[in-house]
Amino acid sequence: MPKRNVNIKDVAAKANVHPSTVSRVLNPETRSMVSAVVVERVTRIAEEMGYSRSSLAYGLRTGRTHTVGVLVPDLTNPMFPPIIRGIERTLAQEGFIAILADSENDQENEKAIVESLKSRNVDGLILATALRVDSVVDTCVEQRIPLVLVNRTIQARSVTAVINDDEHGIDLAVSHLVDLGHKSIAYIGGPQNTTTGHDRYWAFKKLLKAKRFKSHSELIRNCNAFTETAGRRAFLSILRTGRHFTAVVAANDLLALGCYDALLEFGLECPSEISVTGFNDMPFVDRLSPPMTSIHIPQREIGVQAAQLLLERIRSPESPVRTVNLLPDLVVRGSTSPPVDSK
Amino acid sequence: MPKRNVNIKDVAAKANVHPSTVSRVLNPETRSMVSAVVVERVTRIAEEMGYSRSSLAYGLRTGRTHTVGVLVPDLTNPMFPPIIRGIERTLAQEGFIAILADSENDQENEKAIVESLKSRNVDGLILATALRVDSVVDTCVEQRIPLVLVNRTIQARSVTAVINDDEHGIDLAVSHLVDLGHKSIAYIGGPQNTTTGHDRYWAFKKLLKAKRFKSHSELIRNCNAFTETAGRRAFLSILRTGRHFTAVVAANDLLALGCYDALLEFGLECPSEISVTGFNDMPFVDRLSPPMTSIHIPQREIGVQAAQLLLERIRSPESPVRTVNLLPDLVVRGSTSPPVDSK
DNA sequence: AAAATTCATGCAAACGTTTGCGACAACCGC
DNA sequence: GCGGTTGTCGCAAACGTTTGCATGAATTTT
Repeated sequence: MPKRNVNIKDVAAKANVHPSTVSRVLNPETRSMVSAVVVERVTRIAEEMGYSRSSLAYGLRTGRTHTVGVLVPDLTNPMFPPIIRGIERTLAQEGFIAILADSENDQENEKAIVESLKSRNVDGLILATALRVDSVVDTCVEQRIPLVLVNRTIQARSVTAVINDDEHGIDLAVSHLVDLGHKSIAYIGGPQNTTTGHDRYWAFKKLLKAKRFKSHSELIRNCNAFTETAGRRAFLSILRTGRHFTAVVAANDLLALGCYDALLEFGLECPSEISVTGFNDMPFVDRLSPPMTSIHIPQREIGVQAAQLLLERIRSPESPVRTVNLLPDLVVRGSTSPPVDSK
Repeated sequence: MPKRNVNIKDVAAKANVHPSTVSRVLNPETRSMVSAVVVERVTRIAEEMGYSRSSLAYGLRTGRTHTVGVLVPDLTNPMFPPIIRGIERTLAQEGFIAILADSENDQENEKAIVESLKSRNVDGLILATALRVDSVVDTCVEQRIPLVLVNRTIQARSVTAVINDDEHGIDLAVSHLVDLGHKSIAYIGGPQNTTTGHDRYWAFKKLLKAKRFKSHSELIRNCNAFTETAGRRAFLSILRTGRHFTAVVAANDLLALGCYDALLEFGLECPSEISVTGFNDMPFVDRLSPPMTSIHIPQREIGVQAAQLLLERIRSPESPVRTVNLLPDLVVRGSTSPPVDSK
């Protein structure tokens, strides 16, 4: 008993009208074209019969699917779920739905996924995977697919994006450490092919210069991934140089976690011997040992804004390109303290 | 320049064949019906023209969308992302894609989402939101929508599900504590309208009896949500009774986290004064203070199996209902230790 | 009161596929 | 050399919508 779904013709037949009339009634935009009495009858009957429009037929006919693709580089990074929630809720309010995919930080995966999404006629894309120069992004703009980047953007800034003010974030971290009295600060950065990795790195360098700190290249490392293991390895290599320092700024919480690991291996204590700051203030960093001082970003808000901007671009594709820069703030916890005045 | 996508007719025209022939060539199932030379020509031309089949038209015609809905109760719970990854990867290998939604533990949300998914003609559903008696699940089976439950199942066990052996998990936790020498163990349970909450609770009670422990109801609380705040509140109420105990088994890591909070407020130390065990071994619990002893479940594997079972059910809807019971194991960390022999 | 406008609805094409059926040839066994 | 099988392909309907156009009635304008 496959019980075929009731379609627009069934409703039309029962209401003694033409299918096109039913279509018009059910679409708020065109409802005014039909008389009040018919509107009432049709809506009632449609309701009674439990009619629900086939989104496939609708999509085929109109080219709009009310579906957007969302691509993140690493779903297991706790910073993303709140963003995704914000996206989903905002989209849902407008009758849109999200197809979520996780590229697992793999470019090939990413390409395949975007192709798959395109072939499903998504109305737009939200990418959290952008590189500073990104061929996937380029082909998307070429094909005029509504696009919004989150968290990271591209070097050219030629695509609508909602990101954090990275320079300000790093400033908050460094200033906090300086205020505590730290004189020598190390840095663990992210991949330089991402704007987050790149901008935070240069912000750090710029700040050291502005504050007339000695910036020693032995105390600065950029990783090729925003992961715990990469952070651990990089920080170990700094520790092994033997050069003196009392604090480290990490470009992201996972890297900072890697620093925790390295400190443990070196038998150094945080924060009494080395202070550590993270970035993103992802869920659960307040529960780590020690609770992590980090740069808080408004995760859910990022998602909400991204969804709104995407909807805007879908509705008016010629809307201006915008980069929304959200202000992060500092959350001081247990991983930072004044330096010991050794040496 | 909207640059209409190339369709099957364009390819057919260029290859001097009928559209239906192109369709047959492009479908591996029917390819054998057409001569080798034509197959070669058509595939080549389709490739050249960059043809990609419209999944909307395909879906409309065949009723299959190669899309499944995945619904989780709380995406920010770190136990889910690995499961979702497993699902997505497995589905992708078969050309399927997942629409992910987060009900945020809200039944109304859940109903709306499932309706939305159905109206998009998903081929099947993976639900991590099942209650012991669940009307959403019921209507899905009624409408013969291929369905797989994960993590939790329904009381009747009448739906294919991949879950953990909860009884065994609780046994591991309790036995571990008993082996350490604990004589009086408290329990913080989950909602009794979920199988995880229910089964773990009864497993605990049963174990106490089997081990001839005094089971005092003052030391047992079931929360109405698997959240940190619920766990904290429940454990506080146990602590306030003043009754003596040296360890607590929590039905889930988030509840255990709540226990951490409560202990902090009571100025009690974990594990030296009270040992705590969690359940699920979600990411990052190894980094908490103290690192949490928990019951590890094979998260990614759960996702993989769920996806495989769903594909099986989609392909042969009459395949037998199965409940896959995965064996968890104990991971001992810093939140458990022998009891102090006070009193 | 005739002409022009507005209003409500029907008609049919189109979106891009898949697939049962039929046609036609080439081949086979007898 | 003929009936029957097999192999290859075209034909056209169907999936469920939306929408430009046509139509005829009702209403307004002149």
